[in-house]
Amino acid sequence: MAVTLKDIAKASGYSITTVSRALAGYSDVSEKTRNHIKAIAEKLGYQPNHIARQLRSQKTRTIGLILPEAAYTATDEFFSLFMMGIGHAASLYHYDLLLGVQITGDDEIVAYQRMVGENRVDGMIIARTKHHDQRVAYLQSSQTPFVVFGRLDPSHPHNFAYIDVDSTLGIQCGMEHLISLGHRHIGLILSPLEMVYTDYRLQGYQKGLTAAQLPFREEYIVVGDLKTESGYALTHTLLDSQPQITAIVACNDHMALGSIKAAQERGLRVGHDISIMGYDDIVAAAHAHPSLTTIRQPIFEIGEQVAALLIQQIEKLNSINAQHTLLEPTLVVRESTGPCIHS
Amino acid sequence: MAVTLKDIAKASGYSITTVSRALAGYSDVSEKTRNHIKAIAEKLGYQPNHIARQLRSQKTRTIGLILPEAAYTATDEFFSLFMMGIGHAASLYHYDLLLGVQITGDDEIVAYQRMVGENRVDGMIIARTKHHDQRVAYLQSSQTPFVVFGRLDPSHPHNFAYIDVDSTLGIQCGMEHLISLGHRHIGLILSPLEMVYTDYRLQGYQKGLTAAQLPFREEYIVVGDLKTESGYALTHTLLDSQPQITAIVACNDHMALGSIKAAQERGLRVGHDISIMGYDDIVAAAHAHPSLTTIRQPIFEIGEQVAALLIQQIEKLNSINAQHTLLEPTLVVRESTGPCIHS
DNA sequence: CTTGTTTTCCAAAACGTTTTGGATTATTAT
DNA sequence: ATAATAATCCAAAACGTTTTGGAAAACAAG
Repeated sequence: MAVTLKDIAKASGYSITTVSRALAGYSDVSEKTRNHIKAIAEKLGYQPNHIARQLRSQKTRTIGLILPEAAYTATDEFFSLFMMGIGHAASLYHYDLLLGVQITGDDEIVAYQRMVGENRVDGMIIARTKHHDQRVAYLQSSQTPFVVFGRLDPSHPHNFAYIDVDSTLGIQCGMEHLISLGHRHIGLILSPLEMVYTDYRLQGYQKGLTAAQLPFREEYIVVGDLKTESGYALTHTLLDSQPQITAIVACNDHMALGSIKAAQERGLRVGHDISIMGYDDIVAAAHAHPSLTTIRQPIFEIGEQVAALLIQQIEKLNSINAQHTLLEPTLVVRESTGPCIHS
Repeated sequence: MAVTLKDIAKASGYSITTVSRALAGYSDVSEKTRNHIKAIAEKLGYQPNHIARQLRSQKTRTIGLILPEAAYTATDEFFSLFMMGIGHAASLYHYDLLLGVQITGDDEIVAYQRMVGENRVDGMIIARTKHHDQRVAYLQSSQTPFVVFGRLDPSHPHNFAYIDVDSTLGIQCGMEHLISLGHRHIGLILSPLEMVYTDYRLQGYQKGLTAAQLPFREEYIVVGDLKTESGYALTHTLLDSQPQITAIVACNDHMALGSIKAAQERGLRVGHDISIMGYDDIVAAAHAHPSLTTIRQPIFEIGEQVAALLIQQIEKLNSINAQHTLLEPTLVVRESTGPCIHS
């Protein structure tokens, strides 16, 4: 059986209270007894029972993260890195990370209710915001501390803490890069419309066009589902109907890789006859042939920051609890983009 | 404030005991009162306090997994998938997954003591066993249920549950494939020697040679650190000193990708002038140029199985608590291996 | 009308900790 | 020596649940 305060109390002759206070470092226990008690605790191999502590203190020192179903049906580098960043920061603050997964068929919010409502965690982290995100609404109504990676529509009030990467800027940089290479007809393979970041990326596309005084053509835009196959199929669709396109921006690397495959099937030399860029800089991007020009977001570090922010909020260390941070992504130029041969 | 049994008791006029037993479905409470109590619980939005339950029942319904430092300094598909498999199975059993990370500088075992000794979890999962694995020894001494993905040296007693992939068989299949393509001089880039699976893979290499009556040459073997750079450097080393080598087996895909790069730098056409194969089938393997022949292990499914096994062990559902499962990996043939041009 | 049985309920203890509000003893000041 | 102060200590309550071991009420059998 595990050693408890009671055992130490019995072994030392002091009360449970004194043992507790001795180990906790209170000043109302003499150095002599403290050392005595500490020695016995050490000898017996005492380790505090975290559950009892949680119950008494009404704090779990645990933060929660729910993995959406999509994250584990597909290999998802994003969630993997994000989670590791969170775990790393959490452990520096001596917090635990409780991981939930969304079960097929369950309402998304069920997993959150389990974590929050049943007192498993002190706060939650959410990512990949959707329009009218249920999770934000639920967490706000339940008064649970939470930090978001991502934003809502600009029209919603952002009275909560978030960290986001400026994906408008990211796509805009990519557009500048392509335009500077001479491309004038640039296709866009969007991420699903329910994702909030899709809006911001579309904005980046538009801003990029506007800055170069190029017209916005709706027919250059298609909507994908983030998977390789989708990028592959949509590239064929796009190039079939709009053959004048010389460059394609995909909203994630997986779709960009599919896009490369489609272009190559059409006999196009990617990086020469057509330029393709992705978003995320996954591991495979560097190993693709040609290697993929893309936009990198420091996901691990964002995870760390999000966790740190949440813990500060839980412990009320920062008075502002609706802190907003917007990070800049970086353009990684590789071989899949090159000068426009038609210019 | 959260609604407790006390609140329901007060609101319904029954005692806390009866409320508890009504909600738990005991037969010693009449249907009428049960319905009454359930209605009130529903109305008040009662959710049981998991911490109090844990304390009272002395069970956490939580399993723990510690990510080694290496897993988050490098993007690690293995741990990501493994963890998601675990999380998925755990949630089907209504268990939680608590994630720890090993902090730089801390002894490996500290994170385990925290989880187990401080009662955070009912059982642990460990992976990537090393020789004389401290973790196995600790968990056995602390009487904690645990399941291992991987084995120890064959010489050690395996009086604990594990699931492993037969990597001897995996490498052996790879060797057969290469030998059937005519290769006679096959280099091996090993994983670090402290990893137990390295032994099994080396055995597969030897078995493959023996089966084809080829001599074992120590000078065809080099030891890498699993990173791309290491595969790159060691391939140069190997081909500098043993130019007769026409095929290389790397113990993971990252090293194999480095190996491809090195070979290409030497003007070799991978898949023609030289054959290279990896192990793991990471996402990038399919996107490499040439695409990488490799050995696939169903990591997500293994995670699921390991978790299910652990939970059964925790709940003493299976009498045998040292169940052993050895799964077969599958060879995925792609472009990086081809007929030996020297044969 | 007893007696025995079944149904329905509940007070109290327990899980291991922290905190509250003193109580006791030792020390210092007068 | 006495009063005031400081230094140590501790009993009891609390966190929210489950379980134990009955008690009371309702019902059935004799």
